[in-house]
Amino acid sequence: MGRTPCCERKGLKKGPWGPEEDEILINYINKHGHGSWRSLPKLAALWKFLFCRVSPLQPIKGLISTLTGLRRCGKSCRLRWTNYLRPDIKRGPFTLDEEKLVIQLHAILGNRWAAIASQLPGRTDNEIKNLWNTHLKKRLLCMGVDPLTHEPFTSGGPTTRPRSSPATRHMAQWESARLEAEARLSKESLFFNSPPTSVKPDPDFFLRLWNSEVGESFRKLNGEAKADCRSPISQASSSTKCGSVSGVTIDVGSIAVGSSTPKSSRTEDPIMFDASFSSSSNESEDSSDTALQLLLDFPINNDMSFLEDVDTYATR
DNA sequence: AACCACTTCAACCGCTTTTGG
DNA sequence: CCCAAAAGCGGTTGAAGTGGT
Repeated sequence: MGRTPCCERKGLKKGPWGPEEDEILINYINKHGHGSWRSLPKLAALWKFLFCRVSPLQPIKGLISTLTGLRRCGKSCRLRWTNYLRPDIKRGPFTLDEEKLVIQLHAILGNRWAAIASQLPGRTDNEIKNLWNTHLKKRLLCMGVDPLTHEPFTSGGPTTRPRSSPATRHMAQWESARLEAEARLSKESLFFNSPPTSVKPDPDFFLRLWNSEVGESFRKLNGEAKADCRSPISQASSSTKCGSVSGVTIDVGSIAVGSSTPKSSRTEDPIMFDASFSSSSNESEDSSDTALQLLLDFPINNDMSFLEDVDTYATR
């Protein structure tokens, strides 16, 4: 009943891939493309047997390859190729810029690893997922930020850090800037031809937003700003703004923009934004600038020292 | 040196979405 | 339009590596 598993054949190999298997897969895909993943293992082994003879013993070795070389299901082949063997994959540790980008994108997209990965050339969804689960999530927790919602813990969180550390403030600021930009884009019909009142972003809306001029300007300005770049940890006692951004709805002109978020944990995100900076249409430009300015109030120029600080805290 | 606890990450599992007949 | 197969995706697992005692 139901769908047949992708690899019903018994005796298919599992576990780590060997160099021989990698070689077969790479050679085959480079020559033919992957086509159908399901039939690839058989075709690849056969192809190697028929055309890749490099020594007098090849007929025998080829036969062995055919029998034992790629006893993998297509799914396993696809995973191996997309996560490890693809030539455009960037190996090595994540840079601070990449980590920062992952955090920002996660705040927007939630656990949509593939969507996040599409914004980081050479990185795979699996890699980003691992980075998040092993490093970034813990860091946010240590900072008193809920990794699911990117909101500060209200009480009883894992730390006694002040509720509105600058880093968490940034999350709220980014969120407000995001919604501000969303409202602005909606008004300008940048992405939607439908009437503004029926605006209902699709799941990739924020990704497009991120790639739009507005998102671009966020990133550029974030990279250019220099002044007042204090470590959020050292700023922990500074005044808070994020308390004022939650719990209120936003109404930009005639456009009601709720917390419309893509399918993710964020759908239960209670954050709605204060209309105070965008309640009337003729204020929208100013408020956008304000939101942008707020966004800039975050560690920049690769200053992720606060993350390292958190690591230090965590190891104590 | 041996043991244990913890971390990392490649790979698997199972569910959802897309595609094609 | 329906259904099955294939592909895609996110969550989870477990072996290998590392650090501490």
